[in-house]
Amino acid sequence: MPTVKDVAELAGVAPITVSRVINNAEYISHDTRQRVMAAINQLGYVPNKVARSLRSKQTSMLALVLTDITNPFFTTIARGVEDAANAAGFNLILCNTDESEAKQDNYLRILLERRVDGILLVPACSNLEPVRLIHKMDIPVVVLDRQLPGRLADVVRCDSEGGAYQLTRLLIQNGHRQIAILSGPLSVSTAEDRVKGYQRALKEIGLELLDEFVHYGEFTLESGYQMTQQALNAIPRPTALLAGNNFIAIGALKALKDLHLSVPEDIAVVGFDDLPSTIVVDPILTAAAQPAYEMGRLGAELLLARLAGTGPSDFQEIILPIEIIVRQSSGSILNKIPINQRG
Amino acid sequence: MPTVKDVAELAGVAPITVSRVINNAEYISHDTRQRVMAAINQLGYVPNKVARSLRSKQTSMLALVLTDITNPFFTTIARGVEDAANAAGFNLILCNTDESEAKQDNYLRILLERRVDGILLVPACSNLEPVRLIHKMDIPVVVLDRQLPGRLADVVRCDSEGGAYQLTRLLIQNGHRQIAILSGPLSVSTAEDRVKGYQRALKEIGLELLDEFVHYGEFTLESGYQMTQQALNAIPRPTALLAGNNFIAIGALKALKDLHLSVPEDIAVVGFDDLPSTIVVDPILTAAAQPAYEMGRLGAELLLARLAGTGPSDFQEIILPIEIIVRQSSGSILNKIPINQRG
DNA sequence: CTGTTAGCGCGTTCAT
DNA sequence: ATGAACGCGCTAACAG
Repeated sequence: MPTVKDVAELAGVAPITVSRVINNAEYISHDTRQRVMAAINQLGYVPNKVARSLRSKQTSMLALVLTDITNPFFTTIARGVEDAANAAGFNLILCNTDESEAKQDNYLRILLERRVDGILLVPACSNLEPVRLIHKMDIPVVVLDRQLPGRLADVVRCDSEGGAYQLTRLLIQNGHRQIAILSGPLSVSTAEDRVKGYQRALKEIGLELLDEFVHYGEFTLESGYQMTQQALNAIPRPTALLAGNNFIAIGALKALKDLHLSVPEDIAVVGFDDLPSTIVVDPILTAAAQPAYEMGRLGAELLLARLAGTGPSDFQEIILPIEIIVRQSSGSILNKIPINQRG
Repeated sequence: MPTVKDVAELAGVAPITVSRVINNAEYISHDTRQRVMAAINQLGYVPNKVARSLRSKQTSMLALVLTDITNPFFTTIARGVEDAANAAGFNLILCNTDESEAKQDNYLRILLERRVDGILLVPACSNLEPVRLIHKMDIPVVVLDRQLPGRLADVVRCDSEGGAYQLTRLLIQNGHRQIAILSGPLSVSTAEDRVKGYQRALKEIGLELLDEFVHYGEFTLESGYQMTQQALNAIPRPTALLAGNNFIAIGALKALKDLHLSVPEDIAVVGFDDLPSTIVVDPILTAAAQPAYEMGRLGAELLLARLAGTGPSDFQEIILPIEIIVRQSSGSILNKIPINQRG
């Protein structure tokens, strides 16, 4: 594999001159530039970015640490991050943590070793230690999707509390009073925030907050399925379910289907995260849609701004709005009341 | 940021000794190791992988170049690749080409500069040049999902021709004779192979191959939607559609829905790629499911074996089987014939 | 078991 | 407009 030295010899110049040509430096005579370019082409020289990174102390690499790229929500975030990174001449390292703190710690360690210029992190838990560590190494972090205690990094996330509040309000307006929420792990801020928003809506109209209506599980299909089975055991039985994310919602719908309960006739379902329109033919789920692509893109741009030194001086918390998309699954309970009995 | 030198000074040893401790070399006295470890912890030393890579000439990085991570099929491949890479201590750079040859070339160039140890490539087109270039730089490539002319790299793909053949056979068995295929770009091998498999099945039972039943487009929802509209203009009108990938299938189903045609009553639909069960509540599409995760994992493992020098001597072409999953959408045309008229 | 020397490929610094 | 010397942080090769 040829190096600057080889190119320099062939072109009859010093290595530094080759370096200058590559980096489009000024003050290179047309003639030498031609000769160097010719030598580069002749040898098939490809500059070594590793050496360059060692020297310049920047790798032009960002890392995206998330829980599972298999979730369309995170996939979309990843796409937003990649587009922004690529546009700025940065590459992206992808890391799946599976919500495991151990895997996350392991990855973060590796990323520090690799001297990535910045990290976009969807934290697997609310533990601040990892971020503190990165911070100490002077590598900027942007936290995506979830909150973290303290304020050691920028955060770009959505208004989970508000979204859950609105979803719950919608159910209430549709006549529901027994509403159960199927949320994620307590250690994850979005799971907590969504329960808070749900409770705020209930309190607002004076409804009692029943513990047996609040379920914490995992952000998975299986957990959604199980939580649904449990939720239906409550007395009184809930007439509506609020799913904490897309997988939980799918799990809930599958469980209800297996129990031969129709949505929304027998029970209403609403959930967080809208699935991309590319993968659903006939969406029925009323959902709180988060601007995932924007979140990824904005997060990456904020990170890049920090690297460029053009970022804001203090840490930002950017909270993106959630859009409620109303479909059949939240159907009104009022429909079930015979017309002649309606108020 | 402390370096080996700093650690060495603090521990009162030579830098190389620190290096040896880090790399778990043998022949280090327990005492020295303790002192070095203490110094490392005290300084918060994190080895610099960039410098290490420059010296050792390996980056422990793989790259995954695919068309769009937003497609669940590729997402699943990516997950398989990442798991295998991570298990072997490698990291993964993610690159979306959007089926653009220019973007692909640009990325490949960057990956060469970065001296990634190996590349997993879902080629945007059948042009061999890029692969030839990588090959010349002595960076091993594993081509995923699609074929490429020549034999300059390992290939891990699925039996597209066979899958399309089976899907078409199924439609034929269900009584269909006017079957249209909505495929991807002609420049992509899977699009071509699927048309071939479809044609083989038709020929086998002596059906005429009608050009107006064969549509080439893009592997996108929009293209699937448009091709469906066109396909329905053919005379005779097709009674069944074979979609070349998941997005095309969704587009077809949406188009049919907008035309108020029921599947499978008015028209049958089958397609390539099954959507992950995590994102579909009630799958109806009869599909040729490709083992995407396995493809990614096997591809990465083959690549890693090459890097370890334990790979096979000649280039492999691993063709994974496709599983036909029969659901409602391929419903039998025979159902439409009144019972008393059946044979 | 530990240290010395040197060099991976490039770009900063200073000189001409 | 071009070049020489040096060092980024680490480790292979060779001593001892």
